[in-house]
Amino acid sequence: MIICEGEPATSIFNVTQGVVKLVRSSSDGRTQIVGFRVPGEFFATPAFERYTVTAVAVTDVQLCRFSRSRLAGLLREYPDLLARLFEMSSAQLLASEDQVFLLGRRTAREKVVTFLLDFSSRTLLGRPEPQRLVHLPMARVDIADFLGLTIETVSRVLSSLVREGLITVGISRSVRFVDLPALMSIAGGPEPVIR
Amino acid sequence: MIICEGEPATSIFNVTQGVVKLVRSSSDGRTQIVGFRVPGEFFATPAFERYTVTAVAVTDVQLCRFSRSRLAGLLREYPDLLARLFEMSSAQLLASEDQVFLLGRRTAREKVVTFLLDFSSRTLLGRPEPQRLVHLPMARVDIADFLGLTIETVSRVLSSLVREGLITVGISRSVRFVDLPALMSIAGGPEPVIR
DNA sequence: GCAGAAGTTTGATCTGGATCAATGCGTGCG
DNA sequence: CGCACGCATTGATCCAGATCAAACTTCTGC
Repeated sequence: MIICEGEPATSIFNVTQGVVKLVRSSSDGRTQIVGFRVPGEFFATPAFERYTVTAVAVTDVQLCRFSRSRLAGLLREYPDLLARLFEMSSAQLLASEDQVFLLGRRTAREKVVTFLLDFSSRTLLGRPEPQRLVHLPMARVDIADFLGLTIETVSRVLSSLVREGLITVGISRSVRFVDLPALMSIAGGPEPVIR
Repeated sequence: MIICEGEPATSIFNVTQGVVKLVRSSSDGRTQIVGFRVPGEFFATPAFERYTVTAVAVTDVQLCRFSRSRLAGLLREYPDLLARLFEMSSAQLLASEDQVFLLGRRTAREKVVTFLLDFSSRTLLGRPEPQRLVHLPMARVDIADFLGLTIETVSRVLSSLVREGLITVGISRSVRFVDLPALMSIAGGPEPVIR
Protein backbone atom coordinates (compact mmCIF):
# COMPACT_ATOMS: atom_id res chain seq x y z
CA MET A 1 0.00 0.00 0.00
CA ILE A 2 1.44 3.34 -1.07
CA ILE A 3 -1.12 5.83 0.21
CA CYS A 4 -4.42 5.46 2.02
CA GLU A 5 -7.72 7.23 1.42
CA GLY A 6 -8.41 9.87 4.06
CA GLU A 7 -4.80 10.35 5.17
CA PRO A 8 -3.36 13.89 4.93
CA ALA A 9 -2.05 14.34 1.40
CA THR A 10 1.66 15.11 1.61
CA SER A 11 2.94 13.93 -1.77
CA ILE A 12 2.07 13.28 -5.35
CA PHE A 13 3.49 10.34 -7.28
CA ASN A 14 4.57 9.53 -10.77
CA VAL A 15 4.85 5.90 -11.82
CA THR A 16 8.13 5.06 -13.57
CA GLN A 17 8.01 1.25 -13.41
CA GLY A 18 5.21 -1.23 -12.69
CA VAL A 19 1.49 -0.83 -12.14
CA VAL A 20 -0.50 0.79 -9.32
CA LYS A 21 -4.21 0.32 -8.61
CA LEU A 22 -6.38 3.08 -7.14
CA VAL A 23 -9.06 1.70 -4.83
CA ARG A 24 -12.22 2.96 -3.17
CA SER A 25 -13.79 0.78 -0.54
CA SER A 26 -16.75 0.95 1.78
CA SER A 27 -16.87 -0.05 5.41
CA ASP A 28 -18.61 -3.33 4.59
CA GLY A 29 -15.75 -4.53 2.42
CA ARG A 30 -16.98 -3.88 -1.09
CA THR A 31 -14.11 -2.53 -3.14
CA GLN A 32 -13.99 -0.80 -6.48
CA ILE A 33 -10.85 0.00 -8.43
CA VAL A 34 -11.24 3.46 -9.94
CA GLY A 35 -8.15 3.23 -12.11
CA PHE A 36 -4.79 1.68 -12.86
CA ARG A 37 -1.66 3.79 -13.29
CA VAL A 38 1.11 2.60 -15.60
CA PRO A 39 4.54 4.18 -16.24
CA GLY A 40 4.25 7.84 -17.23
CA GLU A 41 1.05 8.46 -15.30
CA PHE A 42 0.63 10.23 -11.96
CA PHE A 43 -1.74 9.82 -9.03
CA ALA A 44 -2.71 11.60 -5.81
CA THR A 45 -3.85 14.94 -7.20
CA PRO A 46 -2.55 17.91 -5.21
CA ALA A 47 -6.00 19.57 -5.26
CA PHE A 48 -7.18 18.19 -1.90
CA GLU A 49 -5.98 18.21 1.68
CA ARG A 50 -6.42 14.46 2.02
CA TYR A 51 -5.94 11.54 -0.34
CA THR A 52 -9.20 10.60 -2.02
CA VAL A 53 -8.14 7.06 -2.94
CA THR A 54 -6.02 4.25 -1.63
CA ALA A 55 -3.13 3.32 -3.93
CA VAL A 56 -1.74 -0.21 -3.90
CA ALA A 57 1.14 -1.62 -5.92
CA VAL A 58 0.01 -4.40 -8.25
CA THR A 59 3.56 -5.36 -9.20
CA ASP A 60 6.95 -4.24 -7.95
CA VAL A 61 6.93 -0.53 -8.69
CA GLN A 62 9.31 2.35 -9.03
CA LEU A 63 7.77 5.69 -8.16
CA CYS A 64 8.86 9.27 -8.34
CA ARG A 65 7.56 11.07 -5.28
CA PHE A 66 7.19 14.86 -4.95
CA SER A 67 6.35 16.37 -1.62
CA ARG A 68 3.59 18.94 -1.99
CA SER A 69 5.83 21.72 -0.72
CA ARG A 70 8.45 20.83 -3.32
CA LEU A 71 5.73 20.72 -5.98
CA ALA A 72 4.56 24.18 -4.92
CA GLY A 73 8.10 25.44 -5.46
CA LEU A 74 8.33 23.81 -8.86
CA LEU A 75 5.00 25.33 -9.84
CA ARG A 76 6.29 28.79 -8.98
CA GLU A 77 9.47 28.15 -10.93
CA TYR A 78 7.85 26.57 -14.02
CA PRO A 79 4.37 28.03 -14.59
CA ASP A 80 3.79 25.70 -17.54
CA LEU A 81 3.88 22.75 -15.18
CA LEU A 82 0.42 23.61 -13.89
CA ALA A 83 -0.95 23.55 -17.43
CA ARG A 84 0.59 20.12 -17.84
CA LEU A 85 -0.94 18.93 -14.56
CA PHE A 86 -4.31 20.28 -15.62
CA GLU A 87 -4.05 18.46 -18.92
CA MET A 88 -3.18 15.13 -17.30
CA SER A 89 -5.92 15.51 -14.74
CA SER A 90 -8.42 16.25 -17.52
CA ALA A 91 -7.30 13.08 -19.30
CA GLN A 92 -7.95 11.18 -16.09
CA LEU A 93 -11.41 12.72 -15.85
CA LEU A 94 -12.11 11.60 -19.40
CA ALA A 95 -10.97 8.06 -18.55
CA SER A 96 -13.13 8.07 -15.45
CA GLU A 97 -16.18 9.11 -17.49
CA ASP A 98 -15.44 6.27 -19.90
CA GLN A 99 -15.42 3.93 -16.94
CA VAL A 100 -18.77 5.34 -15.80
CA PHE A 101 -20.29 4.46 -19.16
CA LEU A 102 -18.66 1.04 -19.06
CA LEU A 103 -19.97 0.26 -15.58
CA GLY A 104 -23.42 1.69 -16.11
CA ARG A 105 -24.38 0.49 -19.54
CA ARG A 106 -22.28 -2.40 -20.79
CA THR A 107 -22.50 -6.17 -20.40
CA ALA A 108 -19.89 -8.32 -18.68
CA ARG A 109 -18.50 -9.48 -22.02
CA GLU A 110 -18.20 -5.93 -23.33
CA LYS A 111 -16.54 -4.82 -20.10
CA VAL A 112 -13.88 -7.52 -20.23
CA VAL A 113 -13.05 -7.06 -23.91
CA THR A 114 -12.90 -3.27 -23.54
CA PHE A 115 -10.59 -3.66 -20.58
CA LEU A 116 -8.24 -5.99 -22.47
CA LEU A 117 -7.95 -3.69 -25.47
CA ASP A 118 -7.64 -0.50 -23.41
CA PHE A 119 -5.03 -1.90 -21.11
CA SER A 120 -2.97 -3.32 -23.94
CA SER A 121 -2.92 -0.02 -25.79
CA ARG A 122 -2.02 1.88 -22.64
CA THR A 123 0.95 -0.30 -21.67
CA LEU A 124 2.47 -0.47 -25.12
CA LEU A 125 3.00 3.22 -25.76
CA GLY A 126 6.29 2.63 -27.54
CA ARG A 127 4.76 0.42 -30.21
CA PRO A 128 2.25 2.15 -32.46
CA GLU A 129 0.34 -0.68 -34.15
CA PRO A 130 -2.26 -2.67 -32.19
CA GLN A 131 -0.38 -5.25 -30.20
CA ARG A 132 -1.48 -8.89 -30.29
CA LEU A 133 0.03 -9.96 -26.99
CA VAL A 134 -0.71 -8.27 -23.68
CA HIS A 135 0.57 -9.10 -20.22
CA LEU A 136 -1.95 -8.49 -17.45
CA PRO A 137 0.02 -7.96 -14.27
CA MET A 138 -3.04 -7.88 -12.01
CA ALA A 139 -5.04 -10.77 -10.55
CA ARG A 140 -8.57 -11.67 -11.68
CA VAL A 141 -9.92 -10.09 -8.52
CA ASP A 142 -8.44 -6.74 -9.60
CA ILE A 143 -9.99 -6.98 -13.05
CA ALA A 144 -13.31 -7.84 -11.40
CA ASP A 145 -13.02 -4.95 -8.94
CA PHE A 146 -12.27 -2.59 -11.82
CA LEU A 147 -15.20 -3.75 -13.95
CA GLY A 148 -17.79 -4.08 -11.19
CA LEU A 149 -17.99 -7.86 -11.66
CA THR A 150 -17.01 -10.98 -9.71
CA ILE A 151 -13.90 -13.05 -10.42
CA GLU A 152 -16.09 -15.94 -11.56
CA THR A 153 -17.77 -13.81 -14.21
CA VAL A 154 -14.42 -12.48 -15.46
CA SER A 155 -13.09 -16.01 -15.65
CA ARG A 156 -16.17 -17.29 -17.48
CA VAL A 157 -16.05 -14.48 -20.03
CA LEU A 158 -12.37 -15.13 -20.72
CA SER A 159 -13.09 -18.86 -21.10
CA SER A 160 -15.91 -18.18 -23.54
CA LEU A 161 -13.65 -15.85 -25.58
CA VAL A 162 -11.07 -18.65 -25.75
CA ARG A 163 -13.73 -21.19 -26.71
CA GLU A 164 -14.88 -18.93 -29.54
CA GLY A 165 -11.32 -18.51 -30.79
CA LEU A 166 -11.09 -14.77 -30.18
CA ILE A 167 -8.18 -14.93 -27.75
CA THR A 168 -5.77 -17.42 -26.23
CA VAL A 169 -4.50 -17.13 -22.67
CA GLY A 170 -0.95 -18.23 -21.93
CA ILE A 171 0.90 -18.72 -18.69
CA SER A 172 1.62 -15.89 -16.26
CA ARG A 173 -1.47 -13.88 -17.20
CA SER A 174 -0.62 -13.21 -20.81
CA VAL A 175 -3.40 -12.87 -23.38
CA ARG A 176 -3.04 -13.08 -27.15
CA PHE A 177 -5.60 -11.41 -29.41
CA VAL A 178 -6.46 -13.89 -32.17
CA ASP A 179 -9.39 -12.14 -33.83
CA LEU A 180 -8.74 -8.45 -33.22
CA PRO A 181 -11.52 -7.11 -35.50
CA ALA A 182 -14.11 -9.23 -33.69
CA LEU A 183 -12.78 -8.04 -30.33
CA MET A 184 -12.89 -4.41 -31.40
CA SER A 185 -16.41 -4.85 -32.60
CA ILE A 186 -17.44 -6.24 -29.21
CA ALA A 187 -15.68 -3.39 -27.42
CA GLY A 188 -17.29 -0.86 -29.72
CA GLY A 189 -20.68 -2.24 -28.82
CA PRO A 190 -23.25 -4.12 -30.92
CA GLU A 191 -23.59 -2.96 -34.51
CA PRO A 192 -25.80 0.12 -34.71
CA VAL A 193 -29.35 -0.51 -35.86
CA ILE A 194 -30.31 1.40 -39.02
CA ARG A 195 -32.52 4.30 -38.09
CA MET B 1 -28.80 20.35 -26.70
CA ILE B 2 -25.96 22.75 -25.88
CA ILE B 3 -22.90 20.93 -27.19
CA CYS B 4 -22.41 17.57 -28.83
CA GLU B 5 -19.75 14.92 -28.20
CA GLY B 6 -17.14 14.85 -30.97
CA GLU B 7 -17.74 18.37 -32.24
CA PRO B 8 -14.75 20.76 -32.27
CA ALA B 9 -14.53 22.33 -28.82
CA THR B 10 -14.84 26.09 -29.22
CA SER B 11 -16.19 27.20 -25.83
CA ILE B 12 -16.42 26.37 -22.19
CA PHE B 13 -19.56 27.02 -20.17
CA ASN B 14 -20.49 28.02 -16.69
CA VAL B 15 -24.01 27.34 -15.43
CA THR B 16 -25.67 30.31 -13.78
CA GLN B 17 -29.29 29.13 -13.72
CA GLY B 18 -30.91 25.72 -14.18
CA VAL B 19 -29.50 22.23 -14.59
CA VAL B 20 -27.51 20.63 -17.42
CA LYS B 21 -26.93 16.92 -17.94
CA LEU B 22 -23.73 15.52 -19.48
CA VAL B 23 -24.41 12.44 -21.59
CA ARG B 24 -22.37 9.68 -23.19
CA SER B 25 -24.12 7.42 -25.62
CA SER B 26 -23.23 4.50 -27.83
CA SER B 27 -24.32 3.92 -31.38
CA ASP B 28 -26.91 1.36 -30.31
CA GLY B 29 -28.80 3.88 -28.20
CA ARG B 30 -27.67 3.08 -24.69
CA THR B 31 -27.10 6.32 -22.83
CA GLN B 32 -25.32 7.09 -19.60
CA ILE B 33 -25.37 10.44 -17.84
CA VAL B 34 -21.88 11.12 -16.50
CA GLY B 35 -22.88 14.14 -14.47
CA PHE B 36 -25.29 16.97 -13.75
CA ARG B 37 -24.14 20.58 -13.58
CA VAL B 38 -25.94 23.03 -11.32
CA PRO B 39 -25.38 26.79 -10.92
CA GLY B 40 -21.75 27.60 -10.11
CA GLU B 41 -20.34 24.59 -11.95
CA PHE B 42 -18.66 24.49 -15.36
CA PHE B 43 -18.50 21.94 -18.16
CA ALA B 44 -16.66 21.34 -21.44
CA THR B 45 -13.09 21.27 -20.19
CA PRO B 46 -10.68 23.23 -22.40
CA ALA B 47 -8.11 20.40 -22.31
CA PHE B 48 -9.26 18.69 -25.52
CA GLU B 49 -9.73 19.63 -29.15
CA ARG B 50 -13.21 18.14 -29.26
CA TYR B 51 -16.04 17.92 -26.78
CA THR B 52 -15.96 14.63 -24.90
CA VAL B 53 -19.60 14.73 -23.83
CA THR B 54 -22.96 15.88 -25.07
CA ALA B 55 -24.56 18.52 -22.85
CA VAL B 56 -28.35 18.86 -22.72
CA ALA B 57 -30.43 21.33 -20.75
CA VAL B 58 -32.67 19.58 -18.21
CA THR B 59 -34.55 22.78 -17.35
CA ASP B 60 -34.50 26.28 -18.78
CA VAL B 61 -30.90 27.33 -18.26
CA GLN B 62 -28.79 30.45 -18.18
CA LEU B 63 -25.19 29.86 -19.20
CA CYS B 64 -22.04 31.93 -19.26
CA ARG B 65 -20.08 31.00 -22.35
CA PHE B 66 -16.36 31.68 -22.90
CA SER B 67 -14.80 31.11 -26.25
CA ARG B 68 -11.55 29.21 -25.92
CA SER B 69 -9.57 32.07 -27.46
CA ARG B 70 -11.05 34.47 -24.90
CA LEU B 71 -10.27 31.99 -22.14
CA ALA B 72 -6.67 31.76 -23.35
CA GLY B 73 -6.43 35.54 -23.04
CA LEU B 74 -7.92 35.49 -19.55
CA LEU B 75 -5.48 32.77 -18.52
CA ARG B 76 -2.55 34.93 -19.64
CA GLU B 77 -3.98 37.90 -17.78
CA TYR B 78 -4.90 36.08 -14.56
CA PRO B 79 -2.51 33.19 -13.92
CA ASP B 80 -4.45 32.15 -10.80
CA LEU B 81 -7.41 31.30 -13.00
CA LEU B 82 -5.66 28.14 -14.19
CA ALA B 83 -5.19 27.02 -10.61
CA ARG B 84 -8.90 27.56 -10.06
CA LEU B 85 -9.74 25.57 -13.21
CA PHE B 86 -7.46 22.77 -12.09
CA GLU B 87 -9.14 22.71 -8.70
CA MET B 88 -12.64 22.52 -10.18
CA SER B 89 -11.62 19.86 -12.64
CA SER B 90 -10.08 17.83 -9.81
CA ALA B 91 -13.35 18.12 -7.90
CA GLN B 92 -15.14 16.77 -10.98
CA LEU B 93 -12.69 13.87 -11.14
CA LEU B 94 -13.43 13.09 -7.51
CA ALA B 95 -17.17 13.15 -8.20
CA SER B 96 -16.68 10.91 -11.20
CA GLU B 97 -14.75 8.40 -9.10
CA ASP B 98 -17.57 8.44 -6.57
CA GLN B 99 -19.95 7.64 -9.39
CA VAL B 100 -17.70 4.76 -10.46
CA PHE B 101 -17.97 3.25 -7.00
CA LEU B 102 -21.71 3.85 -6.97
CA LEU B 103 -22.23 2.18 -10.34
CA GLY B 104 -19.85 -0.70 -9.75
CA ARG B 105 -20.59 -1.77 -6.22
CA ARG B 106 -23.91 -0.49 -4.90
CA THR B 107 -27.47 -1.78 -5.08
CA ALA B 108 -30.34 0.00 -6.78
CA ARG B 109 -31.70 1.20 -3.44
CA GLU B 110 -28.33 2.56 -2.35
CA LYS B 111 -27.89 4.29 -5.69
CA VAL B 112 -31.23 6.08 -5.51
CA VAL B 113 -30.85 7.21 -1.90
CA THR B 114 -27.28 8.39 -2.48
CA PHE B 115 -28.44 10.33 -5.51
CA LEU B 116 -31.26 12.02 -3.59
CA LEU B 117 -29.00 13.11 -0.74
CA ASP B 118 -26.13 14.20 -2.99
CA PHE B 119 -28.31 16.17 -5.31
CA SER B 120 -30.12 17.90 -2.49
CA SER B 121 -26.89 18.98 -0.82
CA ARG B 122 -25.46 20.21 -4.11
CA THR B 123 -28.40 22.38 -5.07
CA LEU B 124 -28.83 23.99 -1.66
CA LEU B 125 -25.40 25.51 -1.26
CA GLY B 126 -26.77 28.60 0.45
CA ARG B 127 -28.38 26.67 3.26
CA PRO B 128 -25.94 24.83 5.49
CA GLU B 129 -28.09 22.34 7.45
CA PRO B 130 -29.37 19.20 5.72
CA GLN B 131 -32.44 20.15 3.78
CA ARG B 132 -35.60 18.10 4.12
CA LEU B 133 -37.19 19.06 0.82
CA VAL B 134 -35.53 18.65 -2.56
CA HIS B 135 -36.82 19.46 -6.01
CA LEU B 136 -35.65 17.07 -8.72
CA PRO B 137 -35.84 18.94 -12.00
CA MET B 138 -35.01 15.89 -14.14
CA ALA B 139 -37.29 13.10 -15.34
CA ARG B 140 -37.08 9.53 -14.03
CA VAL B 141 -35.32 8.52 -17.21
CA ASP B 142 -32.49 10.93 -16.39
CA ILE B 143 -32.12 9.57 -12.87
CA ALA B 144 -32.07 6.05 -14.33
CA ASP B 145 -29.49 7.01 -16.96
CA PHE B 146 -27.32 8.55 -14.25
CA LEU B 147 -27.50 5.54 -11.93
CA GLY B 148 -27.20 2.81 -14.57
CA LEU B 149 -30.75 1.58 -13.87
CA THR B 150 -34.09 1.51 -15.68
CA ILE B 151 -36.93 3.93 -14.99
CA GLU B 152 -39.01 1.07 -13.60
CA THR B 153 -36.38 0.23 -11.01
CA VAL B 154 -36.02 3.89 -9.96
CA SER B 155 -39.78 4.15 -9.65
CA ARG B 156 -40.03 0.94 -7.62
CA VAL B 157 -37.26 2.01 -5.23
CA LEU B 158 -38.93 5.38 -4.65
CA SER B 159 -42.27 3.66 -4.04
CA SER B 160 -40.70 1.30 -1.51
CA LEU B 161 -39.03 4.23 0.29
CA VAL B 162 -42.44 5.92 0.51
CA ARG B 163 -44.08 2.69 1.73
CA GLU B 164 -41.45 2.41 4.47
CA GLY B 165 -42.02 6.01 5.55
CA LEU B 166 -38.52 7.23 4.73
CA ILE B 167 -39.60 9.85 2.18
CA THR B 168 -42.74 11.39 0.72
CA VAL B 169 -42.99 12.47 -2.89
CA GLY B 170 -45.05 15.55 -3.70
CA ILE B 171 -46.24 17.01 -6.94
CA SER B 172 -43.84 18.32 -9.60
CA ARG B 173 -40.99 15.99 -8.67
CA SER B 174 -40.41 17.20 -5.13
CA VAL B 175 -39.19 14.78 -2.48
CA ARG B 176 -39.32 15.27 1.28
CA PHE B 177 -36.91 13.40 3.54
CA VAL B 178 -38.91 12.04 6.47
CA ASP B 179 -36.32 9.81 8.15
CA LEU B 180 -33.01 11.44 7.32
CA PRO B 181 -30.84 9.28 9.62
CA ALA B 182 -32.21 6.10 8.03
CA LEU B 183 -31.59 7.52 4.56
CA MET B 184 -28.04 8.50 5.41
CA SER B 185 -27.40 5.06 6.79
CA ILE B 186 -28.59 3.50 3.51
CA ALA B 187 -26.44 5.89 1.50
CA GLY B 188 -23.45 5.21 3.71
CA GLY B 189 -23.83 1.50 3.05
CA PRO B 190 -24.82 -1.36 5.36
CA GLU B 191 -23.40 -1.23 8.88
CA PRO B 192 -19.86 -2.61 8.93
CA VAL B 193 -19.53 -6.16 10.18
CA ILE B 194 -17.23 -6.55 13.20
CA ARG B 195 -13.93 -7.99 12.08
C1' DG C 1 10.50 -32.20 -5.78
C1' DC C 2 6.98 -31.67 -2.75
C1' DA C 3 3.49 -29.47 0.41
C1' DG C 4 0.76 -25.87 1.06
C1' DA C 5 -1.22 -21.64 -0.19
C1' DA C 6 -2.93 -18.63 -3.34
C1' DG C 7 -5.16 -17.87 -7.42
C1' DT C 8 -8.22 -19.73 -11.23
C1' DT C 9 -11.67 -22.32 -13.52
C1' DT C 10 -15.95 -24.74 -13.75
C1' DG C 11 -20.54 -26.22 -12.29
C1' DA C 12 -25.23 -25.65 -9.97
C1' DT C 13 -28.40 -22.64 -8.28
C1' DC C 14 -30.33 -18.23 -6.93
C1' DT C 15 -31.78 -13.42 -7.33
C1' DG C 16 -31.74 -8.32 -8.23
C1' DG C 17 -32.84 -5.77 -11.63
C1' DA C 18 -34.25 -5.89 -16.65
C1' DT C 19 -37.83 -6.56 -19.77
C1' DC C 20 -42.44 -6.81 -21.32
C1' DA C 21 -47.04 -5.20 -20.61
C1' DA C 22 -50.78 -2.59 -18.86
C1' DT C 23 -52.69 0.97 -16.22
C1' DG C 24 -52.74 5.60 -13.91
C1' DC C 25 -52.41 10.59 -13.97
C1' DG C 26 -51.29 15.37 -14.74
C1' DT C 27 -50.98 19.07 -18.11
C1' DG C 28 -51.69 21.52 -22.06
C1' DC C 29 -54.58 22.20 -26.00
C1' DG C 30 -58.45 22.14 -29.16
C1' DC D 1 -64.63 20.27 -20.74
C1' DG D 2 -62.52 16.32 -22.40
C1' DC D 3 -59.03 13.87 -24.60
C1' DA D 4 -54.55 12.78 -25.84
C1' DC D 5 -49.84 12.61 -25.06
C1' DG D 6 -45.85 12.29 -22.21
C1' DC D 7 -44.48 10.78 -17.90
C1' DA D 8 -44.86 7.59 -13.92
C1' DT D 9 -46.35 3.58 -11.44
C1' DT D 10 -47.40 -1.22 -10.90
C1' DG D 11 -47.49 -6.09 -12.08
C1' DA D 12 -45.68 -10.53 -14.25
C1' DT D 13 -41.98 -12.83 -15.98
C1' DC D 14 -37.23 -13.46 -17.45
C1' DC D 15 -32.27 -13.64 -17.44
C1' DA D 16 -27.36 -11.92 -16.76
C1' DG D 17 -24.52 -12.11 -13.44
C1' DA D 18 -24.05 -13.19 -8.32
C1' DT D 19 -23.46 -16.64 -4.99
C1' DC D 20 -22.25 -21.04 -3.26
C1' DA D 21 -19.37 -24.99 -3.82
C1' DA D 22 -15.82 -27.87 -5.64
C1' DA D 23 -11.94 -29.06 -8.32
C1' DC D 24 -7.85 -27.69 -10.57
C1' DT D 25 -3.40 -25.07 -11.63
C1' DT D 26 0.34 -22.22 -10.66
C1' DC D 27 3.50 -20.35 -7.69
C1' DT D 28 6.57 -20.37 -3.40
C1' DG D 29 9.44 -21.78 0.07
C1' DC D 30 11.80 -25.44 2.03
